[in-house]
Amino acid sequence: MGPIRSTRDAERTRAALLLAGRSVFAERGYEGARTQEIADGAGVNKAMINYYFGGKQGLFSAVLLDGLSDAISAVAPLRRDEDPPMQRLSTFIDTMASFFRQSPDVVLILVREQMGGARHIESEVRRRFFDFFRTTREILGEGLASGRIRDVDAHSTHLILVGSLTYYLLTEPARVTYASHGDAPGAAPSWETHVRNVRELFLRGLAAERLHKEER
Amino acid sequence: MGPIRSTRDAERTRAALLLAGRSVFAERGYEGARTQEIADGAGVNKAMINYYFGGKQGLFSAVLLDGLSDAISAVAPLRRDEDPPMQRLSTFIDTMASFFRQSPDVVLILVREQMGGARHIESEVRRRFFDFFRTTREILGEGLASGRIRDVDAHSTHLILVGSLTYYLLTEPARVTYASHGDAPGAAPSWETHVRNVRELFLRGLAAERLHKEER
DNA sequence: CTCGTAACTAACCAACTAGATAGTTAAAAG
DNA sequence: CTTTTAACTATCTAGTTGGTTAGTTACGAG
Repeated sequence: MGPIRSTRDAERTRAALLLAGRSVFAERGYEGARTQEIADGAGVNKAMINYYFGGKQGLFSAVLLDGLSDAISAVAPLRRDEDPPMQRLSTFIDTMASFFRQSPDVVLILVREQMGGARHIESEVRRRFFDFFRTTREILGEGLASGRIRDVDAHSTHLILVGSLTYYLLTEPARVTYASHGDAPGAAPSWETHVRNVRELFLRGLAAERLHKEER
Repeated sequence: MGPIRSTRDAERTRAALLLAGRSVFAERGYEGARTQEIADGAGVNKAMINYYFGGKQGLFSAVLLDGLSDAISAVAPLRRDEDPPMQRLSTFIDTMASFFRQSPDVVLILVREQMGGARHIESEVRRRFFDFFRTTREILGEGLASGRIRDVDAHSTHLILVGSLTYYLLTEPARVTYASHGDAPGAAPSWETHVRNVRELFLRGLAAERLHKEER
């Protein structure tokens, strides 16, 4: 397995800072994040942030780029599917859900970025982002053509889908706080329950009304 | 019309600070907001924040309470309503939507706070916040009892509803940026279109399946 | 072995920020 | 007019933060 803890390892230090930074930036936001807290979280001297990333801003950009590469590879396999629309929709939701669950901190950072006008998101990343939406639009278009999905605004529907999943994650830190203070409004649903609920709402809510009971 | 600018006016100063605070907190977050910027925005001396609100934290709570009071008073009459569940649900969505559109900054502040564990939100604000969820749960419970709404997880469904509306608002700054860069993925739907889409998805997606076509 | 350098540390600092405070003034009360 | 006080300002301060820097140590090349 090699040495568990060597005294010096540039790559390990870099990775530790990226990981700690992802967590702290997601929780506190850029301004709220303290470089000392990130360094402590990484088990590294604060000066290493400057040494490797040129400062707080540089680390933030690096965290964002690093986190987004996961997202991009997660979305890649989505568009080759040729299942019927409802099946594709279901698969799409599950794929998104699994990425969201896998990298919640990246989602939180992206939410903050979008609230701030997405100033630090570069165009390549942006392009990939739009692929999410294009997939939704494609599925909905197919479903409309084949009479399985009713006529809805694709952009709006996409926002509902992503928003439903995102909102669960962004409220999670608050739920933890509420629970620890004992004034929670009831137990929260699990992620799996939530995703199932989202999927069910979409499948039922988007289905075209049957004119007769002609479907086989 | 009275004097447009009197030299001293406690109420006007308070209101100006609340308004400026709402805007700056929404844009920068609690940590990112500078009391000096808020004071400047209100055209008032920085010390007035301490004088009237006891400090940054006090102003923040006041901004939140002020912003939520509109929402609460708007939602309050919904609970004695005796319309059928589906009608109540529809009204609830419209009421939330109109508050969201009217006070988007309050929504953004709440999103930021929840991502950070709601550490700046005091219990009074928290209590009021839960009223939203209680209303959803009440409507769904009624609907289930009367057989009009299928059995769904109330908490999860509430998150979907609020998340759908919230996500539209929090992505708005990003859409502005995308549009100005010319690489938008198509025109965004209007708020009204989005709300109509949300309402329709919920009404269809939550409806209990009719066992026969016995409904009158 | 020894030397150069990348990796790392501890201490420091300039800049900034929320809040305090002492003093000033408008305006209401009598 | 005088008094009182709420409303307001200019200035200061204690504490924090991101970043710098001089110095130290591990490590690989030759």
